[in-house]
Amino acid sequence: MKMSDVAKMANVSPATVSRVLSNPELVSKKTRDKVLEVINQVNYQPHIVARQFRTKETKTILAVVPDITSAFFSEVLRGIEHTAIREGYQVILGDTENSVERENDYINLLLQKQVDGMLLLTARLEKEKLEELAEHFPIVLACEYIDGLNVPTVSIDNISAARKATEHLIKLGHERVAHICGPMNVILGRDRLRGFRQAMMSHDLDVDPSYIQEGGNESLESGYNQMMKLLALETPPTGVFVYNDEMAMGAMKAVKNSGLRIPEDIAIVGFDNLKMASVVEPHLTSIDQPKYKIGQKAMSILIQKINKEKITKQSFVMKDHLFIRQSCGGQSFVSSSEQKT
Amino acid sequence: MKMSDVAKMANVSPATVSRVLSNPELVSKKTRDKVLEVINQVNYQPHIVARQFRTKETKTILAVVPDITSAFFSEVLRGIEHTAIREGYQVILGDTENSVERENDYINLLLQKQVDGMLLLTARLEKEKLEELAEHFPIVLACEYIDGLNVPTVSIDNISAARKATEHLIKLGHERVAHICGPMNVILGRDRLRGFRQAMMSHDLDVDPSYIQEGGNESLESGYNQMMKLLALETPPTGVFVYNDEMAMGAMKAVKNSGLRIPEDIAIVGFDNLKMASVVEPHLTSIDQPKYKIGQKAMSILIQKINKEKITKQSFVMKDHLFIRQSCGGQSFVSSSEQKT
DNA sequence: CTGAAAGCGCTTACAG
DNA sequence: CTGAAAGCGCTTACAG
Repeated sequence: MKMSDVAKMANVSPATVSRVLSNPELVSKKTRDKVLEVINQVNYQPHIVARQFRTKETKTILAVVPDITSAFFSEVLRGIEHTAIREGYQVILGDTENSVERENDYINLLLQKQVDGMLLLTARLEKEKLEELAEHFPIVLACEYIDGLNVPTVSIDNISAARKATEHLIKLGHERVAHICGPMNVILGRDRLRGFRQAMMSHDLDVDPSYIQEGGNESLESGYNQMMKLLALETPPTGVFVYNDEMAMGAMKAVKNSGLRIPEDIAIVGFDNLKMASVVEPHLTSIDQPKYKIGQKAMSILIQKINKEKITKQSFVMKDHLFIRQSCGGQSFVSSSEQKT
Repeated sequence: MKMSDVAKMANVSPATVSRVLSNPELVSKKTRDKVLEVINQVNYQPHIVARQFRTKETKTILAVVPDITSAFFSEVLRGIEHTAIREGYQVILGDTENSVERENDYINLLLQKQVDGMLLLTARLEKEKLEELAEHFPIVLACEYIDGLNVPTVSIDNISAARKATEHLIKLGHERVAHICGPMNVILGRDRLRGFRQAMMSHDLDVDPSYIQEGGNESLESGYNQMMKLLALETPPTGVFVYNDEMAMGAMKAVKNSGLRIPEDIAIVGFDNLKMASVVEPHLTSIDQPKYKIGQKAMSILIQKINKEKITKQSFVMKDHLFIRQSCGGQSFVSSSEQKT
């Protein structure tokens, strides 16, 4: 059943059927009702690919994530999808599994006009390549970013958030503070390390090189292994800021397996504020990112770009919060980076 | 840049360019090389939507999940996506957020020919509707299913797995065994309850009605609340089989918050064997589903259906395993439903 | 308010 | 092995 069949049955032209579907206000009520009746009667479904082909719009966007199994991204994706649906867009999900090649592959969907725009939740491509691409196609970055990149980006200030997390430990009296790093080939890993260093320096605390555990991926296991190394030191740290909650939970497991207590022997701060952070024992103190909002914001900016609206700002910095729970032994209150606006 | 431009530059017809791209063996090596050179030189990208329109194939399938934030589904999705990519298909993800209406909405993608097939990881539609739909479009169910449905389905045997989980508690000497149910409007919730009842009955154990906690969703919070109700009973159970790991972790939290010990005061078994099951304290004994394999299998069957191959079986039952950890106090070994084949 | 006609960029049956 | 031509099912500028 195609549009011309419906047209025949309703004694109108295909053009009129098309208008009833896409611009009903252009058609008289009488004609419109007649056409709609036929459409309902035969349960006509327009061939959307034909429409996409004709209009050069797919009403579909691609969201590329580095790891679909991460609890962090699923929240961001919800924000993206809700906004997309409200605006009449569908979302295709691309999982790179942390591979730059796969990230590159997904760009073909743009080049081949299979999607109207792309949301990158991972940004490991070269800056120049990405900028060049963004001149021709609607692209928005979120969560991850590239320094000085001239492409709209939605994220939190990872450096200051990491500084805040580290300072929380310092303020509780810890002087031997360590950092379990994220991947150093990802900017978030470098930023959070930098924030850690800044906090230590501004409080005149030395950073023992062995207190910085690099290497490994973002997994539970990696957090476990790196914490084991810290515990094996002659003078282990008393406080540890961990790259993210997933690794922090691995680190907690290492501490407990070693017969030590959290926070009495080792205090731990995480990052991302996953749901699990308030399930593990003791509940994990963590930096919260407004995951859902980041998704929403990134999607709305992408739609603006698709509609060729001018974007004034290129960098959208969202608020983070330190959720203080029991893993550092601090009292229970919420500190925030919020500037009241 | 379109195909006819490339054709002109290479002094061939558009048909030849098309053949070079889709059926290179039909073109002489000389012509082929000439065309490929032009393609590379101008970096030509075919307009895929035009191809989809022309061939009536989108090479895209839709995977519908009830909850994208669930750690369980992301593993299944990986299995789906890896198989899809290997076979030249893309995957669109549809998140219903447990709403039947949203599940219904995604069916439009099929009706409108936007996807070649659909993988349902949730199945809350009416049986008749789904069967009717499956007559006209390639559809495969996975994880969830509908009793007696004549549509290919990949899952584990939830009833026997639930029985096995419950029997594990019984064999450890528990007589007051309770079940924290999943949602009763989902077949998995009903099946696991049934398995629980079967185990109790076949060991001549009474099931106190108050030991069956129904109601609530599949969340951590719901697991917490239902366990609190069990603990408030005059004679609380000593062992609890919980619908899934997420709820089980909520239930564990309730036990600990009440000052009781796991497994000494309350033993707990979960379901799904999430990664977090071996992170929480104590590590959670749980039924493992072969998530990745389920995804792989479901996707290969779907591709067979798309290719109009005959499917002999309609029901594909995968093996589950009981992973015994510390939350029941049993010793550490793996029991399996595996029939050596 | 409505219709006739062109055309989006490919693929493929047909002819040579 | 290659080309000319038709056609996939819509939308939209144009004319009336």
